[in-house]
Amino acid sequence: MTPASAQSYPQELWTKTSVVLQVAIDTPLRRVFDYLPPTQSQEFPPLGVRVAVPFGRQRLIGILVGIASESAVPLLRLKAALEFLDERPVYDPITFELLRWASEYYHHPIGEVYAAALPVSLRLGQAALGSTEHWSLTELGSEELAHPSSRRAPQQRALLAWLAEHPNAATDELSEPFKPAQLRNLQLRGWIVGSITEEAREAGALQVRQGGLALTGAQFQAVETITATLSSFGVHLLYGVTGSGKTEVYLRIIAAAIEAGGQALVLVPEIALTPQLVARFRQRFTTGVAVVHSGLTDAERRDAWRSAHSGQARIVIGTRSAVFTSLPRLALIVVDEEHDASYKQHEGFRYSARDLSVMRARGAGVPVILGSATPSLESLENALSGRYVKHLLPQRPGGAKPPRMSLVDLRRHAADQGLSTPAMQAMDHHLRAGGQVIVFLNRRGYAPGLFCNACGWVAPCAHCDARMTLHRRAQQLRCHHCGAQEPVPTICASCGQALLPVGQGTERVEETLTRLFPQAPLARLDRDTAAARGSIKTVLDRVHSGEARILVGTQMLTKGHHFPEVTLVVILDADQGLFASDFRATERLAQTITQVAGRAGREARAGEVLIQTEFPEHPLLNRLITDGYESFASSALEERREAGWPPYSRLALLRAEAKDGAALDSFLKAAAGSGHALGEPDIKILGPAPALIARRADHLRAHLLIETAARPTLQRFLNSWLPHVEALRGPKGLRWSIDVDPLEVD
DNA sequence: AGCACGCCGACT
DNA sequence: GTCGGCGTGCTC
Repeated sequence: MTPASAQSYPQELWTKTSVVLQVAIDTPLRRVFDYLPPTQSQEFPPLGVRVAVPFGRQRLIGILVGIASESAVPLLRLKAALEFLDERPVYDPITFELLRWASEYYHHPIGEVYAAALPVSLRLGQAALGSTEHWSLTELGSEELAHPSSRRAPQQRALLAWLAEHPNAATDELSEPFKPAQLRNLQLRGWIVGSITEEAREAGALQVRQGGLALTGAQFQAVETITATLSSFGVHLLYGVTGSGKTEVYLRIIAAAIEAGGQALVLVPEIALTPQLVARFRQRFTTGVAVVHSGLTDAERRDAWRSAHSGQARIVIGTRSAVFTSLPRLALIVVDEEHDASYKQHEGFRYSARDLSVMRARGAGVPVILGSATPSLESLENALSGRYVKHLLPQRPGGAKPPRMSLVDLRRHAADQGLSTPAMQAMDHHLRAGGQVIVFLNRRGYAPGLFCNACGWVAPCAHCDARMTLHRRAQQLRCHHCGAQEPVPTICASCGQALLPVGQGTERVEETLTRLFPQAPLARLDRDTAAARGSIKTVLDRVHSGEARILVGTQMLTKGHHFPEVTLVVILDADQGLFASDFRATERLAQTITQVAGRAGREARAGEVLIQTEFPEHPLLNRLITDGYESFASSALEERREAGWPPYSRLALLRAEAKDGAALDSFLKAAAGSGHALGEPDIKILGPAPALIARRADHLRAHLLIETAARPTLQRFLNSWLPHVEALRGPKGLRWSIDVDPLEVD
């Protein structure tokens, strides 16, 4: 430092002990940034407050995550922060710590992680606590009321009169017909003034209605056991078959947990698909339930966040990202359908909301309940090893019987458009008996391929290594991988002959079933029919009312719906999951089959489930249908152990994509090389291997798989390896990401 | 990610 | 002669 440059800085910098603010900024850069305190600040707020800082040429809002006495950056190069936006942190202390941990565990930039936990308006600087404005008349206002300056605007005068009668009324206390905008009007004229008070940080009211249902023995046992351990950390795997009453167990334990002023967090896979669960919560807890999901506007999201943060909301029900909601009085976490893949975020910050729930509960010293009729193999293994406590709910209340499952050998039976004769006969039988039928096929569209019979040409996606799916109603070919759409060609692009749709999608199954069962009204539920707003509800209403007799759909059907009159479930194609390359494919198939099967016969009538397959001798499939999910799971766990897959190993996946295949390959080879160079004996680096769909949206995709036995080894390796990967400076246009605990190894 | 700076093509 | 294309470089 030259004396000249020192001269240009305030003298205090050289004499005072320096204070350096460490700020997490919403950028993909994997570090925090150091700032000097705002020039006018006297005292330092606690960690977790928002702070406005200059960043390059921008003014950004970051999170204060540390205070240090020195910086690796020369003090002279540090800028001063502009101002603190909060007096109190915008995260509860446990979540603040959880986010730091998550950014390290998932190796995601810390600023983006802290940003992910806040509604957008708070990221942009809006007040963290809601505020209410109270209004009173000015002298000018009283004057105006006594001697109106105009005969016009009687409404304004009426409002002035009302405010004179209700001194210090709050904006939201306004009675009809007055509108908040009118207050602004009076304020502009100088007739009234407002004073702002912050919302109190108090526990909101709680009103609990008694549950009407008597508990089964198993439900009672689970409620008692978990309630006895409230206020200490523990993971409880609530393993209950579909219809065994898991929700009632949640409701009772939540009531007990929040009785003394606590808050409960309830995670669900998709709110749009589970209106019944939300309705039951609102029915039982008549106040203080906040619901957070992707359909909310940011203003609604902010309001829900505020009511949680202030303690007003006593129960927060939400999807994945709700795991970060600030809940200062957290007393219990529930993760419903814990096996569901939607708890893992697949873009950007790739966290598992289920796993973070366990970490959050541990930090908060409260129990977490993981509920499922088909628990993940990870959770089952944790229960086996004693890390989780397993609670079984084996029976359906009211004595409903589990459905009978059987396989239909597609090689032995003729099929009409994918529907075998036995399945057709069973449908006819059940429909005649007055039952409803679910037909499940995890493939939307009309047909997954458009073929030329003469030369074998298949309509390909121009941008992916994939076939186009025919959507007949929309008269389009669509690529389900990149979203490309084109008109349907009438003749083969290669030889000019006619083209033929091959294979089944839900749209085609709908057509076939309408032809085969013309007297049975049909409803279809998949992403295509659900796209229009409100249409999910319309479809579900048609089924619940009994108007629709056949319900065709994709995995949207598997999530949490109760169709009491369904007596038959037909699974058209079980084979997609049997020989897929992904090691989790059979687990997902078993969960899907069990979940769909659970839709049948939930009330008085026993259900029947038919599973069509070309491989009726497949051992895992047979294990599942003869002995049930848990038996399947123990076989599947044994296979995982032998193959060294999770939960008996830990994985991370380095994915990369680029337009230039050679650049992609050399980047991943270099990354693998620098990994090997670290000389970790317990780390296996597999690849580079092309992704299952090696080209998607004109980008070539490939990955490295990192495998090791223990979590700490994996973390240690990633910590030393990723800086090298980052330093590789891949060619322009190359994007890479790290996925810790990937759900799909592809 | 933004947002600058920075050198080469078609327009008022 | 400028407006603007996106290549590359930096952010405490």
